[in-house]
Amino acid sequence: MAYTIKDVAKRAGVGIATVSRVLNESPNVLPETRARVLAVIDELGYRPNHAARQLVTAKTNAIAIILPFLTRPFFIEVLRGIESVVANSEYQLIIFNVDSPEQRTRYFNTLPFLGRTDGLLIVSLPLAPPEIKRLQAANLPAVMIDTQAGNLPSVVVDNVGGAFKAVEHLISKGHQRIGFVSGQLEPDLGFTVNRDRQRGYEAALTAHHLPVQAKYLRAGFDRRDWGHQAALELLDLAEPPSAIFAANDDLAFGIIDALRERGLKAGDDLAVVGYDDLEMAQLIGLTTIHQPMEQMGRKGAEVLLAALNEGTRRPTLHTLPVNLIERASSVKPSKA
Amino acid sequence: MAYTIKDVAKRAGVGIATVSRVLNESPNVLPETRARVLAVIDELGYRPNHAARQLVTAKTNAIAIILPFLTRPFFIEVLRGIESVVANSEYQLIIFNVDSPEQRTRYFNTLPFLGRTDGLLIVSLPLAPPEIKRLQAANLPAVMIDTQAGNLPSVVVDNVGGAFKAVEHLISKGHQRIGFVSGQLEPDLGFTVNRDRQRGYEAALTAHHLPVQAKYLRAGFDRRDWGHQAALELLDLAEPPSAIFAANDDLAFGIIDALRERGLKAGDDLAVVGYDDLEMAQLIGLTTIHQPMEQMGRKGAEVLLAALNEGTRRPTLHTLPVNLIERASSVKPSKA
DNA sequence: AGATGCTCTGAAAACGTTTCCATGGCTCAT
DNA sequence: ATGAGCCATGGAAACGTTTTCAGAGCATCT
Repeated sequence: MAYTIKDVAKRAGVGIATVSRVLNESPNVLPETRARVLAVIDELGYRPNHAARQLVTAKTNAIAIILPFLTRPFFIEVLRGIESVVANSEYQLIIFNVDSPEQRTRYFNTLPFLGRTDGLLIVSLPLAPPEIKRLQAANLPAVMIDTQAGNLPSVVVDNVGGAFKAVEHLISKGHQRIGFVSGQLEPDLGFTVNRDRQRGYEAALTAHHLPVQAKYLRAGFDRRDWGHQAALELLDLAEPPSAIFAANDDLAFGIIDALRERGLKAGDDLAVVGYDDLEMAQLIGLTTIHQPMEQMGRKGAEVLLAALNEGTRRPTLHTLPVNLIERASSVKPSKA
Repeated sequence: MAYTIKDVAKRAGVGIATVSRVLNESPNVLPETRARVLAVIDELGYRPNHAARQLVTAKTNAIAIILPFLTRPFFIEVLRGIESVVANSEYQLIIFNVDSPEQRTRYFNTLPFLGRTDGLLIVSLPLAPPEIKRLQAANLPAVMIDTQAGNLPSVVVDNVGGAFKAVEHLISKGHQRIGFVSGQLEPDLGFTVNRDRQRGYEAALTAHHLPVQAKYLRAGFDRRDWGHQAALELLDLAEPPSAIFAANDDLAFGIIDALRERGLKAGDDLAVVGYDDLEMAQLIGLTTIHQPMEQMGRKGAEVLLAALNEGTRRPTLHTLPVNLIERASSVKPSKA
């Protein structure tokens, strides 16, 4: 068996309380005594038992992160940001991946992290009111990333502002008729991205004294084939748009596909701007809005650590800025 | 404060030992008593204190995974495989990312997971003999994935054989001048992938009586832009290669980028074969070596769980096969 | 009828820490 | 010189479980 604090105490000729004091860097211990104890600790290779410490301090030194779709780049980047912050703290990171609604329900019902972690980071998953309640009842500090719930602290990106930038960029290129293709505006799970981005789209048009025209709005599904279909619909209008802003890159890919099918080229014949800046966007040359994914993770982790260390528990909302990455799909000015 | 086992016992009118027996599904408890206890547990919402349980059982129900470069698709896929297995077990997953040699040294010196986890999964990181020794001294079951050390159980893929297959494929298409672009051959962290794949490359050439020419070898960094640069260098040779084998897909993407820049097309003008079979490879039509990344993770996790549950501790070596996925980037036979 | 053995149960010990409290020695001001 | 106060220290309680041990109740066998 491993050595215990008693072994150290006996060998150093002190009481266990003194060893504990040395371990916890209490000021009230004679330098000479401290040195003796440290020497024995080193000699024995003693390591404090974590469970025992946890039992009495009621602190686990671990935080859990719950995220969906561990495989998608967005979440990876967020995870990376979180990890980079947590690695430099005294905390360890326990990871829970949620890929199915059943898993999700199971996690939030059983709260398997309860008592195993000091804090919680929830990425992207919207929470239902009873779940929020249960979480708060458990009195577990939690920070939401890329999602909001109740009055829990959140780190989000400025979807409205991002969409605004995207559309303003198109306007600056001389476009007057700008289509908007998005997924569901009121999805079951309560995501508000599409609605927010539409608001940014409308705000940009209005700010530049352009009309918001219903015929240019295409809200459907968050799938590439919807982008495809919506693009065809827009092209078939009597007065088709000269540019399309897609609420996410995947939709934009569908749009570009549709253009190609008609013998048109994104950038040359019709400007396209996406949102997300997926890896593929760079390869395809899609102008898009880049989200500071890693930074979101970092910020979320920092907020949580602050809450844990300083007891800062006031609900806060951190909105991170996004920026436009200009690529070939929107480089040419409008001919109109 | 949360309820304890005592509260449950008192309320159910039994001793704490009986509650514990119910909790641990001991057979020797009257169905009637069990029901009463369970009712109280449910009513109070009692949850056993984890630390206390850990203290007495000396079991943490957690396993740690140590991996480098959390951001790279390869490791993500492995992580995903691991997670999928661990999520269905009673274990939780603690994650340690190692990006720098200093971090690595620190981790393996302090073994911060000691006493916090029941087992260890080490991905890709090669271990030095003293580190192996320290690990074994700690008596912590460990499984290596994509790396080998001492006589610890390992799950690896056949990198030499995979590279051999890739190059042989190009040779079968009639290519004689085949470039090789890779990352560092002797990287800080001690990976051997690039070296192994180069060995496979050379072996294939030699087996088919083709010369290994230094001018066609480009070892640099494990980054896409290096693939880009290396491709340009190869194209600028007096006698450029007609095919390039990239040590990983990311490098291959860089190569394809470079070709496009020159107005060339992978597959038509120059054959390209990658390694990894990332999701993007399919989209882009890159011929590549498919590594069962997720499967590696799964297998590694399974081996570890088996070791933990059944005490299977014999050193084993699982070598997973790789196979070539032929796509557009290498479909045309060499014109030469 | 008594011994034996089985099933269910509770008291208490044990796990390895932190922390509270008491104590003894020392310094310092009076 | 003596009491007040501070510092370093050790003993012991406490944290919330699991597990050991002993015992009570009861059926079965001789």
